[in-house]
Amino acid sequence: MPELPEVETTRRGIAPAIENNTVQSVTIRNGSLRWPVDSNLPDLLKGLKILSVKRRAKYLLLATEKGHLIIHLGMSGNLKILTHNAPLQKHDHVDIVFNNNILLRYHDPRRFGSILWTDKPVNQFKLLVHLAPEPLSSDFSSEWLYPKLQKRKTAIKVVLMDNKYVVGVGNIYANESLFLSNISPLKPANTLSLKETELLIKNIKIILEKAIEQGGTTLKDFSSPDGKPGYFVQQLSVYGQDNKPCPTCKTSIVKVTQAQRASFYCPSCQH
DNA sequence: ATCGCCTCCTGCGCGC
DNA sequence: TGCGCGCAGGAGGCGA
Repeated sequence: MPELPEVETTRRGIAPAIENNTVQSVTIRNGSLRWPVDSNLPDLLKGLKILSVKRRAKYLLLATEKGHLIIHLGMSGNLKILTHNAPLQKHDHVDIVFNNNILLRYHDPRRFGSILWTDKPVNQFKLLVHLAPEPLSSDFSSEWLYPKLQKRKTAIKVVLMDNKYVVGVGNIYANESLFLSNISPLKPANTLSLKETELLIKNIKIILEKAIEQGGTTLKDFSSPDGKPGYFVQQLSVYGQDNKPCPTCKTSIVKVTQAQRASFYCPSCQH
């Protein structure tokens, strides 16, 4: 489900409700997520204040004075801000209740997400340490990416989905940013020119920023912590648009499979 | 190091 | 209406 814009939308939704609030209790209803939720989490978190809610790639980082809670939403996860007596739904796996009766609830039908704790410097956490720079920062540049692409013969779409090269971009925004850049998803990464790499980077930033402004993309079950859907879905040019006309030239959008994921592109505009 | 493939899991829409 | 099948916003981990 969630790519960077959806995770950022979630961050902005939960931060004002839980920052500077103290954890009163934690309930783990089903801890078998991608990795088992630490059964000591209730004891670890109780009485700790959330100092900040930040984001790195698609990970949410909840800082406390003793360590960080690291939350990934996987394919189908979401976080909701509720009050402590909110009715329970299927797949509501973890509740964090705060001292002002605010409830942060993790819901995840497919359970590909994760909730992890570390008391070490969070950026050195195993899952974070090898990530590419933040795509909306100036560190994510052609100076950084172009030399790396030169070493990869794999299709650019597949490389865009690899966290060592680009973070935050998943299947929707990879397809959309390639369309905006007139680059075929099938093009080997090492055949992109410097100019094409610069254009692609620019468009990744544009598309992520636009999607954040729209509250993300809701295909089926994403919603922000207050329950609102994301409206970027109305601006998708190619994702899920197979057999529909290209918005630019009216040629039929084509769907192919790359690395077990669907890719969509206009065979006339993208080369 | 790079690559291709597999896996975890539930729900939904489709065709028969 | 009821099935079985394929597919879905991710990404770590494996063997070659």
